[in-house]
Amino acid sequence: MEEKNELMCDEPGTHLDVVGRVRDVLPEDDTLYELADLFKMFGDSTRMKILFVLMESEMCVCDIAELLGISQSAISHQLRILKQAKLISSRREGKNIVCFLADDHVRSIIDQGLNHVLE
Amino acid sequence: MEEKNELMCDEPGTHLDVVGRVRDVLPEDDTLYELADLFKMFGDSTRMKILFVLMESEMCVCDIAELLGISQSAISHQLRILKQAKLISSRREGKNIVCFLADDHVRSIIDQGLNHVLE
DNA sequence: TCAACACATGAACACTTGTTCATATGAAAG
DNA sequence: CTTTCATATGAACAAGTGTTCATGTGTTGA
Repeated sequence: MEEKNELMCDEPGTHLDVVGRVRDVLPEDDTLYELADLFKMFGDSTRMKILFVLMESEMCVCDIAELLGISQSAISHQLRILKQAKLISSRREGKNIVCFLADDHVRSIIDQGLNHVLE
Repeated sequence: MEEKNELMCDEPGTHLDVVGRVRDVLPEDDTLYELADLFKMFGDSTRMKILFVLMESEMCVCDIAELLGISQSAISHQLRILKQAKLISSRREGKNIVCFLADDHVRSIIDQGLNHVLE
């Protein structure tokens, strides 16, 4: 049922079966996009820093900004993105908004990344 | 030893100790950038698809392109990026370049991401 | 040695992304 | 109620990113 495509190389006997099998096993496109969008959250150093901070302790916005030496506005914009991705949540506490990790997967994902980076 | 910064909110007794402790625990800046750069690799759907394919089987460039329905040039550019990140390697086999995962961490990182996406 | 194939690469372009700046909102203290 | 502090948000801009198109390199087989 495989058609010979112009892109495919000239090894039908060798490659067609593998290509077909892998195609059947690939996740849905929606899943792949979701996955890429998830990893995109970890792909910016500002967001990475915020997540690291929140792995240690919940913290209000201005303390995050001060601790990281990044403008309050920049932090706020990134917090918004992280909230939309449901990686963090927040609650009001007096004048402050206290942010915290919304999901324990964050820790395990970052840990796997660290395993790689630290050899 | 903590100085009162203009960005910091007015809760010295409550927040200063936490901020200081977290600051001491944060990884080096270099590590954070490396980590963000690593996750950037997973943050594009084309690269995500390539990695998924290679998780199933090593495969030559044109088969990857055909299987994913993406132009050979686009695939080749992305493969180059993934090689620079040392996530994949390749060997020549006749006319073909066969690509394969260079690192088993790739699997565990993607798996952690999937755990999150699939609820 | 020449043509066909597999892959790589550079330039150009559109698109996305993150920051800054200015300003708005909203709770709280006086 | 007005001011002040903490945070959010919109517009504008610069920088980064991914694709396409055209072309180059390297390998194989005739």
